[in-house]
Amino acid sequence: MELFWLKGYASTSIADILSRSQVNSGSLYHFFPGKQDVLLAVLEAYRDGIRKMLLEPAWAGVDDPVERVFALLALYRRAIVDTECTYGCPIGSLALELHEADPIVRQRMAENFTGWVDAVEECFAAAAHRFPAGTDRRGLAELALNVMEGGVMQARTYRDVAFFDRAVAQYRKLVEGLMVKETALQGA
Amino acid sequence: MELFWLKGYASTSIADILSRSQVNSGSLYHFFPGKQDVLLAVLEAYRDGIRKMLLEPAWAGVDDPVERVFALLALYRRAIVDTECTYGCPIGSLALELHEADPIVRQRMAENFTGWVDAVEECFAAAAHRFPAGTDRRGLAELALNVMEGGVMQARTYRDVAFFDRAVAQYRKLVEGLMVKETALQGA
DNA sequence: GTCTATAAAAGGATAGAC
DNA sequence: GTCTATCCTTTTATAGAC
Repeated sequence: MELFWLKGYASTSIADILSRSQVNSGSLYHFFPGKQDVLLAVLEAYRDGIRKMLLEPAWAGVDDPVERVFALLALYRRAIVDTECTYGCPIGSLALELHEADPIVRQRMAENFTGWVDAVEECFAAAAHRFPAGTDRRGLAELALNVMEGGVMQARTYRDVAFFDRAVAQYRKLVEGLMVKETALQGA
Repeated sequence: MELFWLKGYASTSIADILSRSQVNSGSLYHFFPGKQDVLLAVLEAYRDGIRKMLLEPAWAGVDDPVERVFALLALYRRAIVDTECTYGCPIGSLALELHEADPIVRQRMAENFTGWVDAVEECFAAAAHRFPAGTDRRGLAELALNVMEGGVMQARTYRDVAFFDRAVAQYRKLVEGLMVKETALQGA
């Protein structure tokens, strides 16, 4: 997971994996038919670990469902800062690196995106009363993913977290704009 | 350009470049010290060609500055459909593939993003009177890039252009929401 | 299941004639 | 400037003893 995250798939050699994991060639190939199967296992680990690895850390001490969306984005901000703006989303980077990905690999990446978007959509669903009826919660959640991925991409390319911050600020304006309308209706 | 776009940087071999361009090893290395220098030339070609290759085709017959933003996004939609949802933004893909990119490479990628965002910001600037004073036009333009990159990423991963469409629809709602407010003020 | 050694291919880059 | 031939390294994967 660490090597594919830090170096990408193609630039991570089997030799890298062996030395990093202190495992010998024979042992690795005993469990994994080939390199792609290691990738699949990594993608499955991300998919199955989204709650423990991502959501629980992000949402510790945050109860408001809408703020949980921004707490999740804030976790990525922390990652960007902690890595001195070299952070890349492991799934997004793989999704754009692998140009002729095996269908099974694409499906695992899609499952990761879906799990992420599901979690955000559930936040909006839990705050449904604060949004106008008919609000496209799925679209809003997918946009959160795009804001995160795009913000991470720009922050890393420019080595400046401000690009991520502006992306989130725009998104917050959109979300709060929707909520304000509802508040106005409630006030009326 | 074609090979890095279709296969990415690491997965494009010098041999690929030689056979695709019908050039011999000696000739290529006569002009380019190494593979990275070919990449730099490609990034410079994108950067210098943004108007002729991207904006002019996108904006043919579109005069309204705000609609030009969406016409640009529509060009990406066309690329997604034409490639049966395998399209990837050449710059975005490289930006996420190259994890330890040379500073000069990162700078060329950043220049590409900046050129793109500049063009979108100029559209909003040309329609400044339709937006509230103090509107963050730069942030809005950067968000357009994130919407495009994220939408392309999702459309390719899911092999479904609807993910791109929903991203653009959300963005249009945001932009038109801002404009509506201004209209309301003008009406008052 | 794990170990070392190595096969077999592909990679970037260079040499030196023309 | 272009050509062919090739060097040297790295790569994924396998063999076969333990």
